Order: sequence, then C-alpha cells, then structure tokens
Amino acid sequence: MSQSSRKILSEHSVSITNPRILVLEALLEEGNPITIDELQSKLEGNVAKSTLYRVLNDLKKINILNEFTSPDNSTVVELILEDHSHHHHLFCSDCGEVIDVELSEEFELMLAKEIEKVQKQFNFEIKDHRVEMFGLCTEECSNCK
Amino acid sequence: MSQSSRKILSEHSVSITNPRILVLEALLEEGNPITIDELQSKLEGNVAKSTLYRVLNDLKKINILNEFTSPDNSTVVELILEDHSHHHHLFCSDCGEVIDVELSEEFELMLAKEIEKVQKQFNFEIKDHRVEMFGLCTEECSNCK
DNA sequence: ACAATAAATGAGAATAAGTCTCATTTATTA
DNA sequence: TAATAAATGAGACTTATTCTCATTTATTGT
Repeated sequence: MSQSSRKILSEHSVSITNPRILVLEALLEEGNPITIDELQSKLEGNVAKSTLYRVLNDLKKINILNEFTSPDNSTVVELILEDHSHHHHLFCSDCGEVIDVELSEEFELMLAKEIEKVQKQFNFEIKDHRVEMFGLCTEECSNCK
Repeated sequence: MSQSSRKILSEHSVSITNPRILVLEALLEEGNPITIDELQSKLEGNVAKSTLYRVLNDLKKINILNEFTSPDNSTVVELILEDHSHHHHLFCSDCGEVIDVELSEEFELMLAKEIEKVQKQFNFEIKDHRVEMFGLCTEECSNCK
C-alpha cells in the first residue's frame, strides 16, 4: 500500500513525505468517498490538522482528489485513480454513507447530448457534471452501519 | 410582493414576521439561486445575521427552500415555488453564477429508469436527485457579470 | 381592541471548519 | 553528505453558522 502511495506521488512529481503517504494510504484503504472527520479518525492523530488540509489541497492540485459536500454539509473526499471510471454518488440521509454509482453507458450518452444542448442554450463551456442521488438505505443495506 | 410572502408564510402555518417577509421578498425578487453573501447584501442590514440563518432554517423546515453548496464552497439558497418545476444547476467557475436548467422530459424519464436500477442494486429508497454541471460562461454570456 | 402568552428577534458570545504563520524538521540534489 | 528548498506541527487566526438570553413582536381568547 505504501508502495502505491509513493508511486502516485512520484508520478505527479510531488515530494514523498510521511504525511502525504499516510493520507494517501488512508484514502486508498477506504476506497470509497469519506468525510474529513472519518479521515481524521483513520489517521489517529498522526498528521496535524493543518497538514491534513494542506495535503488534501496538494492532492486536489494534482487532480487526484475529488472533493464535494454531502447533503448534511460535511466535506467528502475521494481519490481519483486511473482505473476509477466516471461515476456518480448516492447519499444515505440516514447513516451518511456515500456510495459510488456507475450509470449505464446509454444514459451517459444521453446526458452528454443534454449537456451539449445546455452549452448552446447558455453559451457555456461545460467541463464536468455529476448526478447526485439522495435517499435512505433499507434495513438490509450492507453499506449501512 | 409582500402579499405573496405573507401568503407563502400563512399557507405553511408559519407566523408572519418582518424578517421572514424581508427574506422571502429578497429571494422572490432574485428569482434565481443566490449565495448567502448576496442575500445578506440585498437585505442591507435589515435582518440580523442570526435571524437570517434562523429564517432560512425555518424555510427549509417547511420545504420551500433548497440549499446546496457551489463548487467554490459557498452556500447557495433558492426558493421552491409551486410553479417552479424540477430543474438542475449550472455553475460558472468564473463568475460564480448559478443558473437553473431544465432538462428534456425524455432525459428525465431515462434518469428515472436509471434510478430505479440503482435503488434495486443498492437496496436504497431514492427520494431525490440532481444533476450538476460545471463550466465557464463564454464572453457573450449575458448571465455573467 | 386588549391582555396574556408563546414565539421570534437582535446582539453578540460560542463553536467549528479551514487557513495562515513561523520556527523546526525533512526531502531533494549536487 | 552538506546545502537548500520544501514540508510540517502547533497553535493563532478567520469566517460561517449556531447558540444564548434579554427584549420585542405576533397570536389568541375574551
């Protein structure tokens, strides 16, 4: 795991430091979107708060970190890995879990066409998009604590 | 305008007070999503900061206010009116403007089908969704300051 | 219309997420 | 391995939001 963290850093010409490795490892281990709070817990005080935020900003700058806000206003972060394809998010209003969701290719094609229309309509250059879904996991949901 | 604010409040059995009328009027006048900062400016100090947040929370509770976070992490609010149909948001990374966008009915139908699949896949009950689009308004964009 | 009561407000204190500062430590490179 | 630039930790600072509490305002029954 430490290997891939180092690899990720060097591939992006970012100096390899302990806090960066620890943060990357925590994010890799999680494998899913995670709140800053959860991330801090995982790090068990091994990275200073200021450093954590700095490292997250570093990762954003090299475009390997996605940051967004959950419906309950917590900041959520997620690593963008090469093999990690385009996806969307499903939020549970009950337990707060965030789940990565891939939608069908035909849907994405249709969305691309819609976006094309919106670009023309508003004279915009649309660079990115996301679909967010909100709901409740049912009792059987294994993702829910 | 004050009439409709009063009507909105009484229809939701919320007591009619000056700060609530002022906030509603500002939101009605704007007609578009607006940041808290912009809203505060529009209110020109006529509503205390604590009251503004309280009123916004009141409006959220009666489900006539939609709150979300822009890509630059400002809180954005928008009134949900009866005649205000289902829509999505387009964010300009340049000027920060947020624009309401309606997507085609066929797209929404297809998205509903996708959501149906996601519900089954993750054992979720999906209550709501939104599509967010990020980009840059071009120079001719009249929405951009 | 009025008094009694409950609810809402304003002002500023408190909290919490995120950023900044600066002295110290660590990584890079030659 | 030494010199230098970059990163870190600790805590101060900033800013958005919530909370507290004394005062004001709206509502309701008469």
